[in-house]
Amino acid sequence: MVNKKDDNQTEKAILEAADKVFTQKGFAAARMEDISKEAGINRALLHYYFRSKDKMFDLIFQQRVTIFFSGLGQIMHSEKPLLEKIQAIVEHEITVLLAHPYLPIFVLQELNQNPQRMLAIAENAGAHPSLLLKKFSVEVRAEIKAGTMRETDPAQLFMSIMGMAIYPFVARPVVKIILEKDDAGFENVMRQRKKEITDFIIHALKP
Amino acid sequence: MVNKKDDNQTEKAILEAADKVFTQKGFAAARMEDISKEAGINRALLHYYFRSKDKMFDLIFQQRVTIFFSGLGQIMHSEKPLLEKIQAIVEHEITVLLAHPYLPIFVLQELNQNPQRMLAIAENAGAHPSLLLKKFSVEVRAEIKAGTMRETDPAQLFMSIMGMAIYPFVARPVVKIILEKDDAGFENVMRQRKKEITDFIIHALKP
DNA sequence: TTACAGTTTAACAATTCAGTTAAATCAATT
DNA sequence: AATTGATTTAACTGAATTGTTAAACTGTAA
Repeated sequence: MVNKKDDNQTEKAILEAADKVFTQKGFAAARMEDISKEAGINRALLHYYFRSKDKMFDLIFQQRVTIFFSGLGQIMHSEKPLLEKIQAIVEHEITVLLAHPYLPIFVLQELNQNPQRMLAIAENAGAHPSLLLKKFSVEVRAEIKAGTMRETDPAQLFMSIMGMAIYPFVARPVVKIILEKDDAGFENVMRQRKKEITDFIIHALKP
Repeated sequence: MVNKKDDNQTEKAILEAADKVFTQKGFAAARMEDISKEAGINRALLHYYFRSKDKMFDLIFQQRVTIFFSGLGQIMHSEKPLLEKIQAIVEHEITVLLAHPYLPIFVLQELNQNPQRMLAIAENAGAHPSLLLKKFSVEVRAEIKAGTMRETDPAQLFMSIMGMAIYPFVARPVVKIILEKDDAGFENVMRQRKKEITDFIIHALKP
């Protein structure tokens, strides 16, 4: 049953390669040849493991979306106080995106071309995405009523948090040029950004 | 010289169609057939007007990037007081993106795949994009020194402004699902968002 | 040694797509 | 009526790409 490269090592290599190529180029521009080269094998073996380009893509895309959203869901449903929760969200997003720089542009581009995919994945995940916001909204309104937070629309706040954290990665090439940074410099700025965003939000929400 | 459809009407129709198709699908997934159908003509005429897909794309892309960045540049270099300038930026971005919803994801996706395009376009525009930030930084630091603004890194602030304004459009399908809105609802939320973001920033920057 | 799953090679079929071309048609101008 | 430029039709070429297949090879396990 087992071969020289033990067990599912090849499968793993293929998945990693597919991930890299799909994520960088998007579905339409990705070539099976690119993936096989990246994995260090030949095209025939690609189809031996995964029947078609579409099947491979579905696998990868599902995984990527999960990375992009699942951690967020856990934090959002946790029992931390609101400001700590916001801080956790920001740190989580930036940490994930430092490790997966092309993730958001890939996921969002493919979702834009095929929005109903989002619903399919959401159902698959068991919970409707709007629940994410429900609990958050309750908590925000509680703080406002308690006078510990300035009057703010929870949905707008949520978009602001996500935008501040995620957008620089989506606009990475533009940011690098405007800030005159290389990759290392960009990543430094993003690490500082964790604290920067949190402070920014805390001050913005002060009553 | 002139034909039934007077003058350059067809050329305009083609450019509009190309814009729509390229912007929605991206270069790799766009088909010349799609563009010709969208323009209400046939493929042969497409090549009669614009020699190749690449040439058409370059034209469109240049135009789109210009829409995306040029207005911003004007505002950034204007002589408004800083807070008014920030407000103008937010309102400008959201207004433009309400009219061109797919613009940012398209531009950013293509830039990610081909970052050196950014430099070419920047040179073509005559000014280095980092100049955008230079004047802004000076103004921010002046306010901080004058005690009218909380200590903040100008680059980080700039990214926050852009992120809050642009990101919801990039993540549009996700936002629509989380907020449970249709297109009209989404656009309403974005119109409200102009004021929301400005208020948010003003409070965040209070000393 | 044999058997077997993983892997390579190389060739192939089918499809899609960009781009070209020649001929016919159409509508406005002269 | 004749000319001219825009447009369509339809067929074609050539290249790229996905997917398939048969045969050979390789290393491990029984």
